[in-house]
Amino acid sequence: MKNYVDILKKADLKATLQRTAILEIIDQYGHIGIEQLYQTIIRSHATLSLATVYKNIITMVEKGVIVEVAIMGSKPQYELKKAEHIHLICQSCGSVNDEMIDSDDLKLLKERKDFRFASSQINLYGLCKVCIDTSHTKASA
Amino acid sequence: MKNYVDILKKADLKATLQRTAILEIIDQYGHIGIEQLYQTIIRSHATLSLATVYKNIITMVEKGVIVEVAIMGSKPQYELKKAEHIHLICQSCGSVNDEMIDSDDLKLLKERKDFRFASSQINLYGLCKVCIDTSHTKASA
DNA sequence: CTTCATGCAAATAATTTGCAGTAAG
DNA sequence: CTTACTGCAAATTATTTGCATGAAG
Repeated sequence: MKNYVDILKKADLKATLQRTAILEIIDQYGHIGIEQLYQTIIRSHATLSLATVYKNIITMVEKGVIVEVAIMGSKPQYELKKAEHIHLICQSCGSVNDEMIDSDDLKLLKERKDFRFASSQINLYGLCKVCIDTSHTKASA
Repeated sequence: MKNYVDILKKADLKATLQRTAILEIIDQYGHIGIEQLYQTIIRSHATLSLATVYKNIITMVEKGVIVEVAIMGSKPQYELKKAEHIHLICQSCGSVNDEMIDSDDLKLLKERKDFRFASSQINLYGLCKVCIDTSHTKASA
């Protein structure tokens, strides 16, 4: 469990209860979309408004506290800013899992002339372990 | 210039004038979002409706004729289904450029247990050549 | 012919905004 | 105190849907 107040202050943002709650939930889920984030947060903070969620997502992305993960075929999700990694996205259940990579692996990919690299987003789409197993079970049942 | 009628028929879709027009523009632009696609298309096909654009984008994605490119910080764009490549996305001007890659390069990335790989989407964010040069010009002016 | 696609208008969903009241530093 | 944040409601934008008409195979 991270110190969300600290994270916010380092980003020059006031550490409001709403923001720490949002960060806490994003951290718990790993990745989450706006609507699910909102539905989750109002269980513990009943008065927190959807507009506040939107506004904070925008400012926290701007300040680099969180990162928007663009996903083919669905709405974006948000994650805490963290070490470089790729996403394994299940096209059956929608789960998103992080996978660490050796940052040297992609050095050649990033070092290119005529483009000043800033960041990358690498998504692999397919079936997660659970869904592979589930489909086997169904098929053989 | 490709044979869009053929592409559509192979995908079991009727080759309507609207669909070929949409494919032609996507092909010309390389990547394009819904709104720009619509604005462009009505110059030559004044009566083509936005609803038709939406419906066709959805069905052509389903049939694998086109691919949705999810982009951090903006609406998705669409491209023709083509050989594996990565995207160089300029965070200043928004341009999206394809870059071919050796498919062996990423073999280790894709071959992982506990995940059945289907497809990947690799985006590099940064500054394109034009915007690098432009910022130099401004800075030294 | 028969089936599927189009266009319109209306419905719904998603996101943004303005502003008065509150809380953080 | 002062500035920035929140919550509400309203506005705007984006996307989807139903249905009558029209075109493709």
